Amino acid sequence: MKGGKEAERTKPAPALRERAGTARPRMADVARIAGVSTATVSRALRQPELVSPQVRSKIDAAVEHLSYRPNLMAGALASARSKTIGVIIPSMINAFFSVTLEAIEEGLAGAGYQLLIGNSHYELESEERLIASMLAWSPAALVVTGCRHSRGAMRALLDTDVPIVEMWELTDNPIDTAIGFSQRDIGVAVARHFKERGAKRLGFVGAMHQRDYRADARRAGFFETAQSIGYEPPAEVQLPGLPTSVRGAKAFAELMAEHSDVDAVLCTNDVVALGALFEAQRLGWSVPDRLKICGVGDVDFAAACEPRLSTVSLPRRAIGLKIAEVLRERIAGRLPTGGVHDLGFELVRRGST
Amino acid sequence: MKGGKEAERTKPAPALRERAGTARPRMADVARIAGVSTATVSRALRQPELVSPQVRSKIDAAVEHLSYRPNLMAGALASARSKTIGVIIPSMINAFFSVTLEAIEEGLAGAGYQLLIGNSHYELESEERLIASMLAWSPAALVVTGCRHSRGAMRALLDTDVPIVEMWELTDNPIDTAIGFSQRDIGVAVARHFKERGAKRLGFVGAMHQRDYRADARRAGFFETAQSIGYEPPAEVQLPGLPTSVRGAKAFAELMAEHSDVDAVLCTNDVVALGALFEAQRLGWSVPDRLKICGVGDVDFAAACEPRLSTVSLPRRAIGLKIAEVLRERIAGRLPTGGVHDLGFELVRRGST
DNA sequence: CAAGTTAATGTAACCGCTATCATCATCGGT
DNA sequence: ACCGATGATGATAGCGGTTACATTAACTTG
Repeated sequence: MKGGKEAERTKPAPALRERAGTARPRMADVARIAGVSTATVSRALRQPELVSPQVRSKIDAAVEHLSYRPNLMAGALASARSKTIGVIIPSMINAFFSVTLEAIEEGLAGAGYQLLIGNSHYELESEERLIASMLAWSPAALVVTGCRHSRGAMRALLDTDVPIVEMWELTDNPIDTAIGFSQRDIGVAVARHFKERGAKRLGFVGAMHQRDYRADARRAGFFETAQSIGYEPPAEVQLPGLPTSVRGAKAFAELMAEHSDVDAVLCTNDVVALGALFEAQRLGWSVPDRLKICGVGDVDFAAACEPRLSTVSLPRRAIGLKIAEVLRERIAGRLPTGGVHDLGFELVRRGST
Repeated sequence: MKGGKEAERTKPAPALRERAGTARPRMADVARIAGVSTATVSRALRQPELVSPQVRSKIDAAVEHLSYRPNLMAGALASARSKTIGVIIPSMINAFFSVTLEAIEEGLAGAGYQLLIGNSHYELESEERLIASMLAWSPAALVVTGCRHSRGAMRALLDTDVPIVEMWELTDNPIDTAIGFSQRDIGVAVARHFKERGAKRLGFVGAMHQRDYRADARRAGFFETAQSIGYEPPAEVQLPGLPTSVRGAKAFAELMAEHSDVDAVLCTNDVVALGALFEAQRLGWSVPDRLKICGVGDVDFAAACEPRLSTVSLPRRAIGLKIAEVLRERIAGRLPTGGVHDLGFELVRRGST
């Protein structure tokens, strides 16, 4: 309340406008003007087919006239369900999840749903907290990333009757619905691809070994398959912290310094692979002749770089669209039970291998 | 209700668990167990200092015992304010906004706020719709991208007493608080930088001319400054659709095909610049000797590529942190009025210029 | 020690909408 | 003409908190 030079502000401080503005119209106002009860207005808004056309149009007119917007919190409280979709992702920066998020939004925002977004930072405890606070909003559905959860999180997810979707991974035992692809099989596919291309010695650049267990599943698939098809265990470097191109370049340089016989490297994702590609260029390893590099993700620049980056295309967008589809069905009451949807992935063979 | 093979599902369909589970505890339950009134419980939870230590600990114990979680919707309805921050961004995929989002989240999620996120797809009408639906949640604050809004959006923003933050841009006339930097000055700075480096003829690769008016402001600064310091108007290509590396490469190739005298190109962002860089490599234009390339954004790979990309570092994270800071003050009731915060940008001179 | 504060708690009226149940025409069938 | 359906609408009790106001106890202060 330092008052004083308010005048220049475009928008007066709350206190000043308190008495000025007319309050937001309530449903009761609409009802009064339309000459019906609030119950009818409520019906007209959510299940128009239950209201006669004449009454409906009177109500529409009143809504229009007052520019009435329902108070969502009141509705949510009364119906014990909010027009909200909770989504928990492990990182907001990772372009993978952003695309999925955007697709979910596209598929659901049109239906009037709001996305409530939480960032777990790849931490299970953090996820547990987020799940708890999101469930406190009684969302229409909750989408979590991955199928691995803390005990508390698991309990909360099983205990609620909010539809749950686990994404970006598969499991034999979904809480409700799982939509994703096999992370492990990616590693398998790349190992075989390297074999096909005649690589003699494999390498791997990973990141966040301990925290991103999905990336770890890819690694496991790669290592196991490598051995089963006759390679010795791949040479490996792990990035400290989040995967970035700069770190990728550095880690790649270390890997090659220690294991100069490596002639095919799988990078945990395309950003890291890009760093490796540039570093290879600087160090004079010719790609793909002397050295093959493969990424994961098929992000935009993978098709633009030189040589073009071989990578694994993930169904980032398809996951989001499928989630929206399933959720629409689920919320509408059809499709009472969940299931597992494997959306697959695709190895994209380009110039770098 | 197709019933039948439910047995294998981990989580029974809603209908089945209806009568089973005990209902979630309500505040009244906590009050009863602690032997106080709900008013006291409410106080203990939101303003603990108003409750005596003894009572407080009894309440804490009851909360713990029941593992009570307040129903946020009820609280929001009663107090006409929800622990929610609405954020509207023009694109979820753009890494710039993701970083800002993450910073906002870091700064506020700890305080128990949930982020409600909307994607305007660079459309003002879409933004207007989102503003309306977000305000229906009575968020604790609303963050929008940019200072340009449709008439309806403007009215809604001025009309509400929810604190508003406009980000990623500056204005003389903020609705409430603006936190960002001058987009126009970026174009100015790069034009001067090219001059400094001895460029003779400038080029520009843009995108979404019509929709992304912030990018357009950068362009305007670049063009005007170019002319005022003695260049002829820069040669220009506009990408069709969203800026990607692939399109950037293509557009760059076109630009150079038509204007082979160009020796310094500003790309609307780093992703596009990366595409251009690769294309230059393919076409045999040596960077930076024959051709200089500058991006905008300073995304991770800009420091990793070869040559390293000169670019403009934007305060992506700082914007988010500042927003969180201002909002915390604002919501706490201190700092009743808004203001404009210029967080600046930095021209990062690297190998590509 | 009476009167005025201050601190701690209780009472109860909302917040604005949803959903259940009751009401009341209207209508086809017999 | 009577009766049970059927359809449209109204009355109203919550949903689960918050908060203004009332109440009571403890504490100053002259």
